[in-house]
Amino acid sequence: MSVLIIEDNRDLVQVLAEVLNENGFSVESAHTGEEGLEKALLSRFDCIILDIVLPGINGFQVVEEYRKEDGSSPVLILSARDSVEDKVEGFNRGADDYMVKPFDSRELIVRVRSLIRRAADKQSPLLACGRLTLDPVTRECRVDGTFVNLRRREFDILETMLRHANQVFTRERLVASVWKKEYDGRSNVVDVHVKYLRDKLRAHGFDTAIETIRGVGYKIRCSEE
Amino acid sequence: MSVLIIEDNRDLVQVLAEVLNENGFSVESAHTGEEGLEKALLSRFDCIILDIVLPGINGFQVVEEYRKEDGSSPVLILSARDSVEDKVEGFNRGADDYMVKPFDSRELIVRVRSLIRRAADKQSPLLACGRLTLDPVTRECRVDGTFVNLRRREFDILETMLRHANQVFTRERLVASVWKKEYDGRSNVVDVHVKYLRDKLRAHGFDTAIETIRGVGYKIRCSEE
DNA sequence: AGCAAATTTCAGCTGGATTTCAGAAAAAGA
DNA sequence: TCTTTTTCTGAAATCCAGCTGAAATTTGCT
Repeated sequence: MSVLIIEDNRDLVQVLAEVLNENGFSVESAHTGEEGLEKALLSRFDCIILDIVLPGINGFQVVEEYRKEDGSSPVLILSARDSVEDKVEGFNRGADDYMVKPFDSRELIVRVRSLIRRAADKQSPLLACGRLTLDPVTRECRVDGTFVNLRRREFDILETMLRHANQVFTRERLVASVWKKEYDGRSNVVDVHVKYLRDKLRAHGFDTAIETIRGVGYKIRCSEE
Repeated sequence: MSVLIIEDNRDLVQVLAEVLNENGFSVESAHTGEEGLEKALLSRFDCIILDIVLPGINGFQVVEEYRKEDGSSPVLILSARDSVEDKVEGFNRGADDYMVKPFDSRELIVRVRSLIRRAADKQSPLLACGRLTLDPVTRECRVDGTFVNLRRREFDILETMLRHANQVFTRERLVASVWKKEYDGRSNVVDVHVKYLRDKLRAHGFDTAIETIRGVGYKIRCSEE
């Protein structure tokens, strides 16, 4: 269980880290909004603890941007400000819980656990779609258990589509999530990699999974019909 | 969005119900632990608000039993007891949030919303009209649950009309919203696609939905008799 | 640097999607 | 009923989004 602490007060980070470590969490920390946002988006944490008052962009902006970029980990705001307005704003920007400093460490732990428990319900570590299976951690892709060797782009495309199976992905959205840049509009990189992906999957007898929605984008079909 | 309130103080239930109603929730209530548990298990609520001190079995037992019976809706405990021990116990029994009375109604609302947002994360909002159903995220159209394959223009027309059911759409407005350009005036593209749409829907036994308003445009009729 | 693998660009091609068009049908008014 | 206006419809014409093979470029390694 990994936790990211975004908090500029290093003493507090120290205390938090100790408490969390004692309870079996591994902790990473960031001391500015930008740094925190970057770390949060770079690798997945089971929970993010976030201060509001930060140098640079503040905590509210961090959650908001994080959600915009499709970050899905639960976010707990830890703030000295206890006004209802602040709480409301926090939740509205996309936070999942709000605790006021000073806080009781036992309560913090159970709240963090609760958030993780909820989030874990929905997210199995293994992505799957029928006979296809994708492990984001080891980056292995299998059909019927036999390994399919995918290149980086192929894997990333498949992963993002599998994370939201049945949803239609525009090329813009895919480029944003896989390449982390703006979509050119004239380029057909996405098309090409989708073709490669299809070829490889077809070689393993897994057709028809990736549908093209003409004029819109692609989607991976999982389930009925 | 439906909420179940389990709380023995009827005045408080009244207040809660009002606040929630104002914010677009439908509310049901139970006044004992047993009754609440039964209701919670009988039909699905988007969120459950639970008091600790109840006649009969108490709130802690309610969550615990509810979880044991595989109830999955988020549970927010609302209690006058503010000790950390109580909070810890609440979370450990399976609650997802804990608020102390007296509470601020705005905070309650955002917390409930946040819980529901997390829980309902995956399923996308559906546009519907009787037996017809349209999912803008997966771009799937169904009649009575069976899939109807629509082309881009057909889907987009149906989507924009469904977003404002019972409103009349001029060809100008449809072209603007679907084609994102000016309406030619001499062209009958809209008419043609509306025909295709009708054909496909009729093939699935869904007639009469799209009406033509002579001299003006089209509208989709979606009344609840 | 030198090489191989991965990624991206490019241009031609194809077939389904879209649009146009003209005549038939329907509605409205006299 | 006849006329005019508007909509519907079938078929044909056009278009354009996406597929593909190959070449060009970049990346990563030794």
